[in-house]
Amino acid sequence: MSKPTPLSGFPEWLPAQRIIEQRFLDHIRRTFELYGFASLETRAVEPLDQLLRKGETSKEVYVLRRLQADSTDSSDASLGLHFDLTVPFARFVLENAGKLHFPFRRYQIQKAWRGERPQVGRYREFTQADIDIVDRDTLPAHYEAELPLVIGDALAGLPIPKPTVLVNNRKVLQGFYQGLDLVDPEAVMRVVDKLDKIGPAGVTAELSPLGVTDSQARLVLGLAEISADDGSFVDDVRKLGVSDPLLDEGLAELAAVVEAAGAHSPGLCRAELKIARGLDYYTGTVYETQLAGLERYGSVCSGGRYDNLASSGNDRFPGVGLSIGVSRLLGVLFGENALSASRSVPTAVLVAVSAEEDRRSCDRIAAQLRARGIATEVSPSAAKFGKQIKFADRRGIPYVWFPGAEGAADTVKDIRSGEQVEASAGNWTPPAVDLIPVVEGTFN
RNA sequence: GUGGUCGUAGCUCAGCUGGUAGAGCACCGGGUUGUGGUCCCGGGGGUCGCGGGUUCAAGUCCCGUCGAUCACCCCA
Repeated sequence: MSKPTPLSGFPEWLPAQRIIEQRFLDHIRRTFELYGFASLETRAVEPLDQLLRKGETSKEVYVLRRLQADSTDSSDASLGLHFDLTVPFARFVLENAGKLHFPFRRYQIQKAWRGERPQVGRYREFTQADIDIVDRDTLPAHYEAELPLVIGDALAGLPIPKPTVLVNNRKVLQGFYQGLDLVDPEAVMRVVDKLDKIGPAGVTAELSPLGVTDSQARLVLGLAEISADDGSFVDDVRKLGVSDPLLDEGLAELAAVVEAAGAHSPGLCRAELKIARGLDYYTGTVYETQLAGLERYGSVCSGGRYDNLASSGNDRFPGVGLSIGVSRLLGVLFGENALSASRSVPTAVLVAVSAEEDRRSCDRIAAQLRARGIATEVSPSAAKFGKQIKFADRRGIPYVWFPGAEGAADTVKDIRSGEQVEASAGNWTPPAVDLIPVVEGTFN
């Protein structure tokens, strides 16, 4: 077999990176549960019609096909890998509505797949950590303020640059554009969203083919440039002189989210009237999250409110959700060399073996340490002690345990300081910081 | 899907107008006869992405292909 080449877009982390990822996931999970979200895991595949129900994402979906399937066999042809966790969740809610209690809040940490060309922080297979709250018939607006606070807590505990949740409301854009009599509001949103990349002149140029006049474009840009971390943006929008009932509704909702967030967690959220994105099933509040200094890598956590995603017949389950792009977050920070783990293995102690005949007693020492929660492995061979220490050093294992010879006391050596002291496996404990690998970022 | 760039050791790369495949780091061994990291010496490792073509001769030139990467599209 020739040497396998990496598959772009399907990231696989090394052990030290995986330790960091697991630490991130543990923290995120714990935060979600502190807020009362129940865990859910859905299958990897959904019927294609479910996945394509909303929006233009069709070309991104990976379709499932059996290798042996012939042209007449279409049994799996209608299955695709999910490209986010919201659509499967909406389907799950409809399917199990009778067994769930509403409002229902759940978190879901799983892989998702998108058939796009990969770039830094963009993958074809990636992990998302998603929270959603759905209710029956109507969803109180305060949930739209709560979710970014949960995310704020989840991210605040991680060694990453300061996150800012940028918030907008589709109704603001939709209403404003309606008030301006623009024919294709969706297309205008997509152009406006590129403001940072192509600048005001670029936006104006791209709006022109959409039938937007220069004076309309000025107002569109005027709206897009509004940004505030409190409710003051409402007046700025009013000054542009566009009126529409939907716009009023959106402004009120957006102001409520920003004010609530500001009261609980100052500086976390900012109304940013240029952001429009997220998938196109969003109907109200939309979120994007940037890391200070790393804005160019895009959003590491996005979401929004959707009123029509989970509905069938007379049943309606409006929801609001936010997804942390765990793979993107890690990929970007790894790329910046901004994260480190103090070791590449969980092991805190390596028990040195002086001779193979002693291995059994070394195993007993290890068992005693493990019984007290200290991750321990026994040296692979009775090599020279220098080699055994090197084995530990390579992996970042902080302690090497030397069984005492012929009745002498055991000793344990901190190989970073070189300090070696007598110890008993029945009661020795490393300092808390050495118990599990330390994950650090250059940003904290 | 469209366009640009790039494929040489595990990693970073050198290899001139074609002439027998190299360095640093990493890894292994020894100096160091059972307590590492420094230093010195030695060693293993490559169908030069793959296939074809031109040539006496191709890592080098040409064509194709695959892969990677960046941008667009879109998005976590």
